[in-house]
Amino acid sequence: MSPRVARAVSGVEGDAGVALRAHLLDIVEGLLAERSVTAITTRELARAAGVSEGVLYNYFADKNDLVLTALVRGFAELVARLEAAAPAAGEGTLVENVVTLSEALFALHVEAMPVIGKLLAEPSLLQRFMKDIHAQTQPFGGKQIRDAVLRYFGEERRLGRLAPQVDVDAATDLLVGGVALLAMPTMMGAPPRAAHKARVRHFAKTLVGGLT
Amino acid sequence: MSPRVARAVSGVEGDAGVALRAHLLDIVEGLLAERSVTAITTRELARAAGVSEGVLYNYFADKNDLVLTALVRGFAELVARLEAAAPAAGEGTLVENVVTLSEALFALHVEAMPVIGKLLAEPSLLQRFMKDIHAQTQPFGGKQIRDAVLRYFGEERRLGRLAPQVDVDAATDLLVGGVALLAMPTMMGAPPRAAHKARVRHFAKTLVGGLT
Amino acid sequence: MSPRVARAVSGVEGDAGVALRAHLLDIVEGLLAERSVTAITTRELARAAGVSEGVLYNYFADKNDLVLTALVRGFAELVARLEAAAPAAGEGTLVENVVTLSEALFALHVEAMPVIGKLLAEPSLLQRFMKDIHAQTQPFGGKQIRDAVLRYFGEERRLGRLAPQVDVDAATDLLVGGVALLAMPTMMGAPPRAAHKARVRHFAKTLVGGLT
Amino acid sequence: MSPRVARAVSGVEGDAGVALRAHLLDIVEGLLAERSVTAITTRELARAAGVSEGVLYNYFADKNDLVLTALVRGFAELVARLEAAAPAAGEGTLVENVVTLSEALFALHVEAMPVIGKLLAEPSLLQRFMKDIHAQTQPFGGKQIRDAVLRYFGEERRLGRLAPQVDVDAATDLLVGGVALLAMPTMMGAPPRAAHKARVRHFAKTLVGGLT
DNA sequence: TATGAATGAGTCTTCATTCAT
DNA sequence: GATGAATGAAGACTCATTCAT
Repeated sequence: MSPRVARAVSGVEGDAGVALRAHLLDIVEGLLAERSVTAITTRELARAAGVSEGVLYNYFADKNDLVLTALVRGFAELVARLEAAAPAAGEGTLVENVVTLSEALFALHVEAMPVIGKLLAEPSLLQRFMKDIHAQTQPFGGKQIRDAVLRYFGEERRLGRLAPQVDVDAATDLLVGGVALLAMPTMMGAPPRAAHKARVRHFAKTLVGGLT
Repeated sequence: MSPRVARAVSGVEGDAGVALRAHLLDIVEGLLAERSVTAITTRELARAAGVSEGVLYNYFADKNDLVLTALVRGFAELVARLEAAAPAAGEGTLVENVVTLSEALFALHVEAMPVIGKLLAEPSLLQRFMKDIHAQTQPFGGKQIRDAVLRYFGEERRLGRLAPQVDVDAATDLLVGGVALLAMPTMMGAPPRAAHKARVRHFAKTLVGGLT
Repeated sequence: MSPRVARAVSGVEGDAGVALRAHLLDIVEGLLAERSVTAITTRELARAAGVSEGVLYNYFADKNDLVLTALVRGFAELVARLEAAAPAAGEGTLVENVVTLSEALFALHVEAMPVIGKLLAEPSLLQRFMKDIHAQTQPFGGKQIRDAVLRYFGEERRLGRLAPQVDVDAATDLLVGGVALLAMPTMMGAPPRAAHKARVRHFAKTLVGGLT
Repeated sequence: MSPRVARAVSGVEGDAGVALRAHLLDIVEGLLAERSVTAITTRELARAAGVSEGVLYNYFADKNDLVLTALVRGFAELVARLEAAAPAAGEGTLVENVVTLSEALFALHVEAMPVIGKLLAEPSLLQRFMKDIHAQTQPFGGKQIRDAVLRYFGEERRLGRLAPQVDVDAATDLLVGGVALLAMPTMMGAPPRAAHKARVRHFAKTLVGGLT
């Protein structure tokens, strides 16, 4: 009845096709951590996945489709994690909350950087990625990331813990941007340094307290 | 007597070799404004430069070397422009100066974004670029950009116009990062919107005044 | 008990295997009417037939074997039809009979042309086709078609309605060839034009009457 | 000044590029005599031509362009040869002339058959070929071949050596078609048999004298 | 015996690099 | 030194065939 099952997923429970599709995405995700998109050849991919060269076309329209799907999937996971980690407005101190938010943002960016980098490489991919992510024009921090931060600041202002004249948009951009900047090095494969984590905390204080 | 001179620089004064080398860099810079690195073929490059395909190897190790050199050269120009535009500490008001600095940073990033994007695409290029720029790990804002901002804040603090406890490092990262974030869309070809320029000014105020 | 039956022939009477074999031939015949041999993929064939990709190998050696069998089968049908339509020697007038013969030949060729075309495309197929048709070397008009015409002329000569010195071989070739030529355009998908049918009649008269 | 010259044409006089282009066409023509179009791979072609795989793209848009050009070139040569061999109307006897014409036609078809066959295989090629040959719908005998015969018969009729009521169109089709039929076997690689050449002469007589 | 996913050899094409002129 | 055609190593993708279920 059922046709042959690929070696690579022969021992897996459930629908073999679903498993193989996921397996391919996993493998691509792994490869993307070290290679650029164009540097991943279908041959290497097949070898790494332990399957034949042709399978990829049984589950994806083409190589780009596979890569893009992996990228989107990975990005969605990261954003979900950020939303779960965002502090509740009105509880704890403002500084503590912003520190928490900054740290979550930093963790997110450290992981997202490689994804972003790959995307920027391939304009065609970027186009389709943006459509899927429906963040019109914000590769870094994407719309959803930015919105999570903006929401927190907005609520704090509504609760009166932030002065009414505070520009929450500007605050959001400063925080997200600053964190992104700090995370940049990891895009090049550098390990996130302890010093960076410390600096993230200073953001909160500087942003909350201002320069004057 | 003297060796043959390429058509494209036949009318130019001085050392023909130097002129051709510069000519190639100019052409590549132009092409990079519209294409990704891998999308520039040596054939197109030669045609655009009005020279033969082979010459490039007389002045550069390979295509990547040529592209990288163009990228580094372009980047250096941008940084020099920023340094010239940076306000003098101690003069004018703090907010005005930070606004000026922000605007200069924004202008810089809008121009630098395409360069950055190209770089991120090709990990191998990025590696070498960073080495040449000797900012070990900061693609955006590079070390030199960051230093220009850091220097300004440092001097203001030394002059007493910034409280001693102000974390100038954090302030620098917030500002540079926020501006970079705003400039992001232009990396994808979106035109810098007027709204963005306005938001840049809010950065200064928010950063100087703080959230509280 | 009995082995599994393919969906596509599940409701058919008699031997399921025989039915499936015939079904495959029918489908291929249909596809050949619109596609070239190489343009028919086993996947499309399977989909069109409503069966799996693998079954074909249970009834035929390979894809070529299936296609060839379909071609031979279709050709045999056409020839049978011609033999039924051939006029009886000795009855009616000579010109009328040759007109009838020409028209039958034309109808035959119009239908045969696509088949011929497919065959000419694939030398390997042609080789095997010729062997099966045991007309060693006559793709057009094949041996059997030619024989049907030759037989008619031969009998007319035996009956004295054709002069003894008439070269029936030459007459046969002229007629079959002329008709085939007129049918050629349909090999390329052009619809048989009314003008062609009219011209076919002129053949008979010109051939019977001669140029002088 | 001049760049490298391909091994295959290194000893040839004149423009190396022109020579290589012609060389490729020659090689393809040779391969077409034994293989179908799709059976000629770019790799084999390159090997047969003694050049690298890439050269073909320096002279032709793609493989199809190369093949088509070879086909058209070969066909044009054949037609030119026929036109040169066609007898002058009004001279010699009618039968002799038709014999001469038939023989020339036969020679033409024997050589053209393989070309035709290849063409029928690839609908896309056929389309473009027909456009180039501007014979709307006549693969065999093409418009130009048919016209050469038609012209001869037309002039003979004008000169009064053919009865006014003779249908020159029908006569042309019979002759061209009959010859084409006889030439068919060579499409399959069979050597043109002496018997065929003899039969060609009978065409002339049968056509000129008629059946009655 | 039917199924249909897996297989992988083979295809055309691109393009950075070389090198005879 | 300049030229630009030749080179040939990849690359993405197709598809007839196999085979575990």
